[in-house]
Formats: sequence, structure tokens, C-alpha cells
Amino acid sequence: MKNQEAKQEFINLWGVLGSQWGINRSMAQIHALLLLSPDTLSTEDIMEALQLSRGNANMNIRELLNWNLVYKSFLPGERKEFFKAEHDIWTIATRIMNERKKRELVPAKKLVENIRAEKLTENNDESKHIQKTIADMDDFLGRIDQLSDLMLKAEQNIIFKKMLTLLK
Amino acid sequence: MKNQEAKQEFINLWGVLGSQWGINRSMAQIHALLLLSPDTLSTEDIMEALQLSRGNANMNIRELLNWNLVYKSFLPGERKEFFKAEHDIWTIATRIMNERKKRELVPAKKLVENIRAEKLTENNDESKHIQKTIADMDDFLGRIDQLSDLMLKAEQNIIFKKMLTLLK
DNA sequence: ATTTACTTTCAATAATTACTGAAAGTTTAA
DNA sequence: TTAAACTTTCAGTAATTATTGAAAGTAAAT
Repeated sequence: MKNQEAKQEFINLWGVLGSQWGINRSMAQIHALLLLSPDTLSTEDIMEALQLSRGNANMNIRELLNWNLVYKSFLPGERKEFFKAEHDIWTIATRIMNERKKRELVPAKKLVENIRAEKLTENNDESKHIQKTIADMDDFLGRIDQLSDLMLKAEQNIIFKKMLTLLK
Repeated sequence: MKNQEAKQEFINLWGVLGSQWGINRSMAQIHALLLLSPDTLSTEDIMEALQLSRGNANMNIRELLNWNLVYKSFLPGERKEFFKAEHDIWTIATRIMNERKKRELVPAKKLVENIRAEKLTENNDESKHIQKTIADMDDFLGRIDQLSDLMLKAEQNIIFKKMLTLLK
């Protein structure tokens, strides 16, 4: 198999996976392309390799920068921006988790907390059940929050590493 | 706040959250409605409460059954099916994880493994880099797989529980 | 066997989300 | 300054995904 074929297969796969997880195909593919490139790439390189429009390439590169998955890099003598991916897979995973936590989990928890804080005017079995369900959900979101903290610390966490190893 | 209002807020929130995580709005809302209902509901009840078409309601109830998040239930004397949700939040979470693992993670890992297994015909820095990237990704997917196992076992796992508590 | 009560399917349509490309904006260099 | 090189924006369009509702399918009751 040629390098280009392997790259292409991986890029496609990453695009499909991304879209299953709420990350759009172009963003995932750009990320995969940068992961596979030993060198930095320009917007033009990316447009060319993935056949994307300038607007699409630019927006998704911007988004990858926001997610801290991609860095800007300037080449001596070149005026335009080049990009390179964070290559450490664990760092990538924790960054993604952090971003999703910040953007979705934390706001969701706040909203559930707000509903939870409301007193229900009725006082019957249904209200009890509703309150319990909402409380459970709030607690659950708190747990997930903790769990993501745990993962963020996992690389420095020797006990956790051992637990993972034991499960192998 | 009236019961109905609290329910409605929670259902809306759950719908939004779901769609951020690749679960469609109707499915998430039906799930929320069933979670909030102390009693079982029929397809008609669900259509009525969420203003969904019969087709949409039916398809998404079916999907929730597939995910093991909702159970069928027959009422004595009634011919039609009624539905109730699994109410234990931890069970819900592990079921969702299990399903996503089965449907997405495992197949993805297989595909990455296939690409990894291919020998690259070229032999230069780029091929080395590609091979390393793909190998890292494969290992990473394996880790996630382990991690989901860990979570699946977490409720019975006292050490894990303590770690979560320490992180509070 | 036929009717009635219910469930499932699916082609058509609506809603949402992603992408394009040209124009406007910005920065650097001459 | 002005021009060239590059980046960003965004209205229009395309692609994807979700929803409807009527028709077909199935099972129970008469």
C-alpha cells in the first residue's frame, strides 16, 4: 500500500468517526491530515489535499485552533500561516474532553441545577418522581464531570494507569 | 413551577443535549418523557405529549428499545404496548456506553487495525510517521475500550469509587 | 372469515447542518 | 500610500438528517 492510500483511508475513517461524535467531517479530516503530516501544512495544502473550499478549510482550521488540537506555525521567509497538529494522542483526547466539558457538560449541568432549584407547586407522586429524576440527573452530570477530571489527571496518575493495565 | 413546566424544561434540555451527542432530538425527548413518567406510556401518549407523528414516535421508541433504555410493558386488558424507561441513571449511562462501544468504537478499531496491518511499500520518513500515527490511534482506541470496561465495572469497584470521591 | 385495533414502513417533505466562492478585511512589504 | 499576499466572513446553495402521514402489515376479537 502506498503512503497516499494509507493516508486517504485513515482520513476517511476519521471523518466518519468524527461525524458520529458530533464533529463535522471536514474538521475531523483536516485533523487527520495534519496528524499524518510530518511537516506543517498551509491552508492551500489542506484545500488541495482534501478538496475543500477556502471558506470551509479556514473555518475548520480556526475551530481546530480553538480546540487546541492544532497550532499555528510560521516558516522563515514565508508570509502565510502553516499549521501542525498536536501529535500526542493522550493530549488530543484530554483536549477534546476538556472542550466538550466546557462547552456542553458544564452549561448542561447549570441548566439542570436551575430546574432542580425550582420548587414544584403541586405536591403529589408525580412531583416527587420528577424531582427525583432531575436530582439523579444532576448528580450524574456531576459524576461525569469528576470522571473527566480523573481522565485529565490520568496520565500523571499511577494508580489509574495500573488499573487500566490490570484490565488488559 | 407546575409539574408540566418542569417536565417540559427537562425534556427540552435533554433534546438539545442529545443532539449535541449524536442522538436525535426526538429520541432524547421520548427518553426524557419516559424518565419523568412514573407510569408507563403508550405510543399515543408520547405522540400527544411531544407532538410527534406516529412514524417518528414509533421509530424512536424502537430505537430506545434497541439501546435497552426502554422496556415494553403490557397492561392487563389493554391490547396496545406501553413503555417504561430504565430509571437507574448509572444503568442508563452504562447501556449508552455499551451501545456506542459496540456500534462505533469496536468497528472503528477494526478498521484502524486493518490499516495498521497493511505494509507500506514506500520506506521513508513519511511512511514511518504514518505508521506511528496509525499505531498510536489503534492503541488509543484500545485504551478507550478499556476505559469503558472500567466504567462498566465502576459501580462494583470500590477503589474507583474512592478515587472519584477524592476528586470531589 | 371479517372487522377492528394496533404497529411498522417508507416515499415525500421539512429542518438542520455543512460547504462554496466571491467579496471584504487585514497585514506586510515596497 | 499603494499594491500584493494572505485571511476572514457570509449569503446562497448543497448535502445530510429528521419527520410526517398515509398505506401496508400484523394480530386479536367477534
